[in-house]
Amino acid sequence: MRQPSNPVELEVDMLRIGEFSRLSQVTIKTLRYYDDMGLLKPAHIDRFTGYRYYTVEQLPRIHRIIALKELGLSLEQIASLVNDNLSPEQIRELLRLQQAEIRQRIQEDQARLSQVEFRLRMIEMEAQMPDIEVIVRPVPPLRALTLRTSISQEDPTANLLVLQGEIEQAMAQHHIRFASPLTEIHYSDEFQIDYQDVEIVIPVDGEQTKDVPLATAGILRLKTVPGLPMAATYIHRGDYLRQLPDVLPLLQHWIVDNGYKLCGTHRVIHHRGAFEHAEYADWIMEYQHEIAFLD
Amino acid sequence: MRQPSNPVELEVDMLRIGEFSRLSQVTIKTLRYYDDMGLLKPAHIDRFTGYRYYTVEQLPRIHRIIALKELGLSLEQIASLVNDNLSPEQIRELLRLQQAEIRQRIQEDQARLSQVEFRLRMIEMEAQMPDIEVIVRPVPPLRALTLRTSISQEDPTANLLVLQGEIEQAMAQHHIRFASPLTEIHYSDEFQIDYQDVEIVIPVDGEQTKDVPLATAGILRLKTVPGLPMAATYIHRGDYLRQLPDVLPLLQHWIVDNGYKLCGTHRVIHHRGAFEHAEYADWIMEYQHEIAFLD
DNA sequence: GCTTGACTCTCCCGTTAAGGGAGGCCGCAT
DNA sequence: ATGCGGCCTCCCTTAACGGGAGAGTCAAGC
Repeated sequence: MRQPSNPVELEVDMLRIGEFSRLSQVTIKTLRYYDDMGLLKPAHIDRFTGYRYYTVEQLPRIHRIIALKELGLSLEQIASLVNDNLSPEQIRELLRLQQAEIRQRIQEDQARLSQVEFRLRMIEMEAQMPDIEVIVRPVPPLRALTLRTSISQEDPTANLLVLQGEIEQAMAQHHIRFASPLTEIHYSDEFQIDYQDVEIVIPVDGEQTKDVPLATAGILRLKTVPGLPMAATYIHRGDYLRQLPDVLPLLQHWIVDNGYKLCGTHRVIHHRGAFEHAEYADWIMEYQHEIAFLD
Repeated sequence: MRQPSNPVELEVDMLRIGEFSRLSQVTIKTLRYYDDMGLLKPAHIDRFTGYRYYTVEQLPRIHRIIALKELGLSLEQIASLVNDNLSPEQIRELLRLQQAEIRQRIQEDQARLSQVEFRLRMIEMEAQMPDIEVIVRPVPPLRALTLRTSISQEDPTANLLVLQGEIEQAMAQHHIRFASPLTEIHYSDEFQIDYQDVEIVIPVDGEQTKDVPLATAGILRLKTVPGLPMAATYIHRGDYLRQLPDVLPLLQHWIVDNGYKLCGTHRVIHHRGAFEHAEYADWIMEYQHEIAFLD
């Protein structure tokens, strides 16, 4: 019936790509793509016409590929599963990895859902979008000189201003510069009345400080400040003293409203503050609060 | 201090892209991309150097963009949110759409998770991947000539074979051809002993049949067979009579094992069967069972 | 005034998993 | 002989950037 280039190879029933596509419910484009990727080579390719010929025996393989694709695996992962026959242990490993990724995505989507619902509630109430824009992201660890101290609640910047001269002097002496803005880590929660337990963090370049003996850093201690796996961050510009008492509760409120729970410490990053000699009203402060998923 | 191309425009403090990137925690690449997309144009661009200059007043805007991005909205959607100030109703609509999409994704991911867990259990038990490859997908509606009848359970194909001649004759008479393979829809569940309530579906091209009066179709009725929003499908090759009793329970078992629930009817598609005059052992049958998410 | 190093610019390519279309062969029916 | 489907390869497109090349710019140090 057909005019195959090599009759011997084609005597069993070979399917052209269209028929195989109909049987397997996979588009022709996709089959060609899988051929290129090495995921599913046709049983035979006519040397002269380039026509791809498949067999029904290849149906289970394409079905397996499609089923694995539905698990969310990449074609590359699927290729290693169906081509280089892996040990059961390697397969388990791959699946467990995928399991973790899916769980992660579900959690993120649930948080996203809470945030969309929060915005919908906001619109219902005030007929506009909310005006505090909070971003959830991880915070990387920092190499830094730090100083843990207590500062009075009444005028939180007073102690910092006293320390400022001292810090600037020490830094000039050792030719150390800020690698990123100064950060405060607040260890005590907001309800503590008199004092806040605060760590002043001066991020430094690892290269600059490796030859400065710890002792000469005086009151400052060189350490690696751990990152935060997930933090709600809000950047505020304006009068630091006036806004401080309002901003943090606002942020904390956002966190619980958007389906997260508060945990750990919070941080304030001085993007533009005393060390840049800016006016209070021009300060730019970033508030970070560590959070976690609810469940 | 600086050498701006137009001093008047630059007397307020302008930030170069690097500093704005540091303040906003958005990479330079992304800022340039948003400029190109029209999401966030720099406050000023130097005509001679092409340098982008931003202001701190643009910080809230970029933060809003990032926050919206976290909801999973596309940049295009975000652009319409922040540029063409939409009515609250339009914003609500957009958010509700997004809400539905996220909910959908969560359900799909949970199903995916069940399937990964199923495969992990399989591997634990038999140290290999399962050998029944089930694919979940929607089934489109069909334009078809149908015939609903009861067939005996003892020899399910017998009635079909009796009908076959009649059907082929009617189709030849009206010059109608299969637009896709013959399908059976099984309305009775598997525990009904004596008879199966089955609809024989002959998919036809809408163009071919629109001038064939319904009456002339004889025992066949022209209708649109509804699609299935979600079906578990399994394609089996082999002896139809021998395998039939085994395959359907296998599929149903897979469905409950993988975190779905059975619902509605099941269908059998004859990709290669009696009408193609194939041997029983060469038949290719696709089993489809309608399913739904658990919750 | 010159150099150095950090910063910025545009342009181009790569990523995933295909889909769309152009232009050209192949095979079969009339 | 002429359609017609079917099939081929090649190229472009998607979303949201990241990486890197090669060239121009800025501020400071000598």
